[in-house]
Amino acid sequence: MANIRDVAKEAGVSVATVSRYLNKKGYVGQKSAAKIEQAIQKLNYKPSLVARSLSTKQTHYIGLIVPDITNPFFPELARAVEDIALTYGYTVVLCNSDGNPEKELHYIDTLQQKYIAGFIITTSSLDAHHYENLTIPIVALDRKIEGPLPTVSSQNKEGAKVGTNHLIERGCKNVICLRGPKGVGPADERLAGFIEAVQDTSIQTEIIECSFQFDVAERIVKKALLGNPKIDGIFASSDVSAAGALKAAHALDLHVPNDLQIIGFDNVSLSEMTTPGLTTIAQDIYKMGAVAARMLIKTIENLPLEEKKVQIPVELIQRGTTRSEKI
Amino acid sequence: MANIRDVAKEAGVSVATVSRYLNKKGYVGQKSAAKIEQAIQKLNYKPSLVARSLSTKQTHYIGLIVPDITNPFFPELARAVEDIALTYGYTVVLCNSDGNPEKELHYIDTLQQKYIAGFIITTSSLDAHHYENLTIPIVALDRKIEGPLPTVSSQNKEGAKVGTNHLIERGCKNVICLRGPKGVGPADERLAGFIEAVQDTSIQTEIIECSFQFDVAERIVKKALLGNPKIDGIFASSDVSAAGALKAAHALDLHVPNDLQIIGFDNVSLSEMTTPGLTTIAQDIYKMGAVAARMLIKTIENLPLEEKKVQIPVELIQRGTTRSEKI
DNA sequence: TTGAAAGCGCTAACAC
DNA sequence: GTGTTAGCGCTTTCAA
Repeated sequence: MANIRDVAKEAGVSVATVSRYLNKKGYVGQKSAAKIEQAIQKLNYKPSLVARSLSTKQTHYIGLIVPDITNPFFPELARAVEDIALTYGYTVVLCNSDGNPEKELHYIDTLQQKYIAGFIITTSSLDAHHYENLTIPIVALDRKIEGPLPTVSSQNKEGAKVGTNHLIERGCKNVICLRGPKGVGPADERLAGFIEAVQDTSIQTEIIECSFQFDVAERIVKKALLGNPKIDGIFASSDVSAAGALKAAHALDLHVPNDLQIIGFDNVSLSEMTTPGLTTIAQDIYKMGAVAARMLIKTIENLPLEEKKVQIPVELIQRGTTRSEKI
Repeated sequence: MANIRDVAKEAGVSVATVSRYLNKKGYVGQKSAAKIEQAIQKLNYKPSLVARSLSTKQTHYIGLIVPDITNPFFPELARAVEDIALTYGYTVVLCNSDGNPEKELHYIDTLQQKYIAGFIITTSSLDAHHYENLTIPIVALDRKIEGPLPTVSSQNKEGAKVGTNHLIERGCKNVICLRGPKGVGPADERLAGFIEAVQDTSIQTEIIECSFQFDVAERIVKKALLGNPKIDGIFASSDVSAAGALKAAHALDLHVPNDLQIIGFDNVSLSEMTTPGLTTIAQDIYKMGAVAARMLIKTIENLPLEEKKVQIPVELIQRGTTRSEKI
C-alpha cells in the first residue's frame, strides 16, 4: 500500500502539501493539486485512517449500544442509524449490552481506547452521571436520561393513552395492562399513559409486569385469562408481548377481537404478520434512529443542535386485534 | 489521558519495558512488573489502541456484512457473531449491503483503510475473485463462495428434502415451492432439495420465485391459491415467506393445516409467533454465526483451521402448519 | 503557496 | 532483563 510519502514523491511535492490537498485545508496551488491527483490515481493511494486518527484523536466510528439486537425493535433502529452514518462517512459498531451495566461499561471503555467518536445509547443501565462524565458525545435513544444529554424518544405516554382509549371506546370493561419491565423508561411512561386513560372510568384493570419476550408474555397472559375469564381487553406495551397475548388467546380458543381485544405498541414488522394483524401504536422507529444518528454526528462535528430533546409522534394503526367500530 | 511514556516515567522504567509488560512479550522482571502495574493503576492508564494499530497494522474490528439487518434471520446471526467477538476481544462493525455490490465494495474499501481485521460476509453480490484478491481474512456465512474461502453454511438441500417429504408424507398432492431469489446460494440449494424430493413422485408442483419478504410472499401466494384451488401444500424457502403464505391462507379462509399445509425454513423466532406456529426446517442460526466468528478470528490470528468448509445440520421442527400425523 | 520537522502513542529490533 | 530508538502514516505548526 502506497503511503502519503510515496504520493508526495511521485507528485514532486511535500507530504504537507499532499495532506492539505487531501483535507482541503490551507492553500494548494493548481499545478500541485493536479500532480497530486495524478499521483493518487497512479498509486491507487488510500489514506490510512488509523494514522489519521492517531494524529487527530478522532475516528469515524460510532457505537450503537442496544440491549439485544435480537429484539425486533432494534434491527429497525440499527438500520436507520447505519444508513445515516453511512451517508456522513461513519460506520457503526454494534454492542449488545443485555441491559448489563458491566457489559455496557466494558464497551464504553474499550471503544474509547479506540477513539470512538460517539455513542448512541438505547439503554440506561448506568446512572446518568456515568454518561455525563464521559468526554465523548452521546445521545440517548428511546430512553430518557435526565440531564443535559441529547435525547430522542417517542410519545410513549400519549400513545398509551390513545391506545387504551381505543380499547375503551370499543367496549372493553376488564382490561389488563401488560407493562414492560419496571425502571425501563418507555415501559414506565406507557404505564403512566394507561393509568391516566383508565382513571375516572369504571373499567376494571389489572397491571402485570411482563418482559418484552414473546414466550413469557404468552405464558403470563394465558394464566391471567384463565384466572379471570371476564378480561376483554389487553393493552400490551410492545408488539412482541401483544403477539404473545394473541397466541395465548388462540390457545384458549378466544376469538380476537370479538371475545378479547388486544393492542400493541411499536409497529414492528411482526405486527402485520400475525393473524389477525396487531392493532398497535406505531412508533416511527426508522425516524427515531435517523434523528438520533444525525444529532450524534452533529455534536461530534461541533455543529449546533436545534433541539436537544426531540419527541417523535406516534400514531394508532388499526389492524385486526380490535373491533373496527366503536361501540 | 496518560500515555505509555507517563507510565514508564512513573514506574522508573523504559517504555519498551512497559510495552513488553502490556503485551506479555519478552522478559520483564518481577520488580519492574510490580512497579509498572502500580503506575498503571495510579494513572488509570489505558493503552491507545489506535496507536497500537498503527504499529501493528492490525485492529480488533471485524466487519459483518449482511444484506439487511431488518430481515429476521440476520439479527440472530449478528448476535452470535458479536458474542463470540466479544469473548475474543473483537468488536463488530455492522454493514448493510442491501445486496448492492457497490455498497459492499465501499465497505470493504473504507474498512480496509481502517485496518479492519477481517470480514464475515453473508452475501455474495461480488464475484468470488473479488474476495480472493483481498489480503485480509474473510469467511463466507450462509453463502457458498466457490474457491478456497472458509465457509459455513447449513444443509440447505438436505433440509429442503426433509421438509418436502414431510409435506408428501402428510398427503399433499399439489404443492407449490416458494423459492427464494435466483442466484442466492441457499435459495438455489433449497430449490434443488425440493426438486429432488418431488421427482419420481406423482405430486403436482409449481415453482414460484419469491423474495424473502412477508408482503410479497403474501401477495404471491394469495394469487396462486386463487388461481389453483387444488393446492394443498407450500414449501417456503424461508419462515418469513411461510408466514406470508399463512396469512394469505387465512385471508382466503383456508384452514391450516387441514386444507393447506405449510412448511418454512430457518426457525427464526417469528415461526413460533404465528398461529398456528410454523412447522419449519430449523437452522442453528446462532451456531452458524458463532462458528463463522471463531473461524474468522482463528484465521486472523494465524491459527490453523480444522475445516475450511463447515456445514451445520438442520432439523425439522413440527409446529402447527402441518398435520401431526402421517397419512 | 509550500516544505521541514515535530508530534500522535505504540511496537520491536537491536544493543547492552 | 532492560533501554534506545527508529519506525507506523498521518496532521500541523512554523518558517520560508
